Amino acid sequence: MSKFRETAMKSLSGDDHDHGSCVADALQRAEAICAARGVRLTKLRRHVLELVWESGHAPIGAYDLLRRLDKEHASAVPPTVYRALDFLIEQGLVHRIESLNAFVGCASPQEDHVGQFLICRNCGTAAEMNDERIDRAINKVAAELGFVADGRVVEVRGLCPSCRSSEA
Amino acid sequence: MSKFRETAMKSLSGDDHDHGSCVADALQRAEAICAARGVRLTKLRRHVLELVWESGHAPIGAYDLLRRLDKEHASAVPPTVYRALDFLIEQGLVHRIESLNAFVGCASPQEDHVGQFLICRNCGTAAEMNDERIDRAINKVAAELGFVADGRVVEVRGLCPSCRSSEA
DNA sequence: ATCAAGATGTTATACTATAACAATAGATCG
DNA sequence: CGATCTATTGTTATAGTATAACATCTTGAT
Repeated sequence: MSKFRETAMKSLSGDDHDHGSCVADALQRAEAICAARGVRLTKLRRHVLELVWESGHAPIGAYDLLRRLDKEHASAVPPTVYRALDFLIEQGLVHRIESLNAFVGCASPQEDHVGQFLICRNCGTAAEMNDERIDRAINKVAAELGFVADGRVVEVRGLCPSCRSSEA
Repeated sequence: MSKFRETAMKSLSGDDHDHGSCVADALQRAEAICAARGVRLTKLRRHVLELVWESGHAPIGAYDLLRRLDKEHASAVPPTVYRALDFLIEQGLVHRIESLNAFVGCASPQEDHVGQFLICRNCGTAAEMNDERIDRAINKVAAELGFVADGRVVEVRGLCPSCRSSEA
C-alpha cells in the first residue's frame, strides 16, 4: 500500500495512533525539508505548524490558531498567522481546505501533489487521499473539454470508518 | 454528447452564445421546477437568480449580488441575498464555488448532481463537468478507505480553450 | 376571517482575510 | 567588524464574507 493511503487510513482510524509522535515527526520532516531548500522555518512558523498538527487531523481555522498562538506570543494578530500559513502552504507543509476556510498539516510534504481530502462530518478529520486515479479522471475530462488544468480542489464530505461504526 | 458536456463547452467557448436567451432559459426552467415542486420562486429569489445568471458564466459573490440587487430593491441587506441563495442552492438552481466564495447558476438543475467545475483563471468562467467518471473515481477511492461519501467539492482551476488560444 | 407557516425586513455582530507601512533580525560582502 | 540589503515580523486599520435573533408581513389553508 502506498504511503498516502497508509497515512489517510491512519488519520481516519480514530485515536489508535500516537498523535504526539505524529506531530513530532511532522515537525522534524518540516525542519529537514526547509533546511534542504534553504528556506527558514522560523520559531513563529514552526509554532504555527505545530499548532496546526496539534489540532489532530482536523482542519483548524486561522483565528483558532491565533487564539492558541498568543498564549506564548503576545503580539500575534491576524497577519501574523496568515503570513506563517502562507509560508507553510507554499512549502507544501500545510493544505488549505477551501470548503472549511481551515488548514491542515500535509501528510506527505516531500511529494509534489495537490490535496484531495476526505472530511468526516462527524469527527472533523480530514484525510488525504492523493490518489492518481482521481487526478487522471479529472485531467481526462478537462482535456476533453480543451481545458488546461493546473490547480485542483477535491474535498469529499462524509463519514469516516470509525464514526460510521460508532453511529451504526 | 451529453447535455452536461454541451453546456460546459458552450460556457467555455467564449461569447459565441446568446447569453440573453441563456438567462431567459434558466429562469424559465427555474419557474417550471419550482412550480412542479410546490416551492415558491418569489420575486426576490427570481431576481437574485437572474443576477447570478447575468454575471455570465462567471461566479459572483454575495456582496456583488447585493450591490446589483439594491438598485431595484432598496431594503436589500446581506441576509436578503444569503437567504435567497440558500433557497436557490437547496433547489439545485445555483451552486456555490467554495474556492471563490461565489455563486454560479446551475447548468442542469433537473438532474441531481454535485457540481464539478472547471474555472478559468483568465476569464473567470466556471463550466460544469458533472462527469460520472470523476464521481466514480472518487467513490471508489473513498470506499477503499471505508469512507462513505456524500458531499463532494471538485473545482479545477486552469485555462479555458478560448483564453488558451488568445494567450498563445 | 383566522390561523399557521413561510418569506422578508431589520439590526447587530461574528468570522475570515489583506493592505500598507514601520521596525527588527539575519545574511552577505567589503 | 560594520555597512547594507533582504526577509521576517510588528502594528494599525480596514475589506470582505456570513449568520444570529427577532420583528413584520404575505400567503395559503381551513
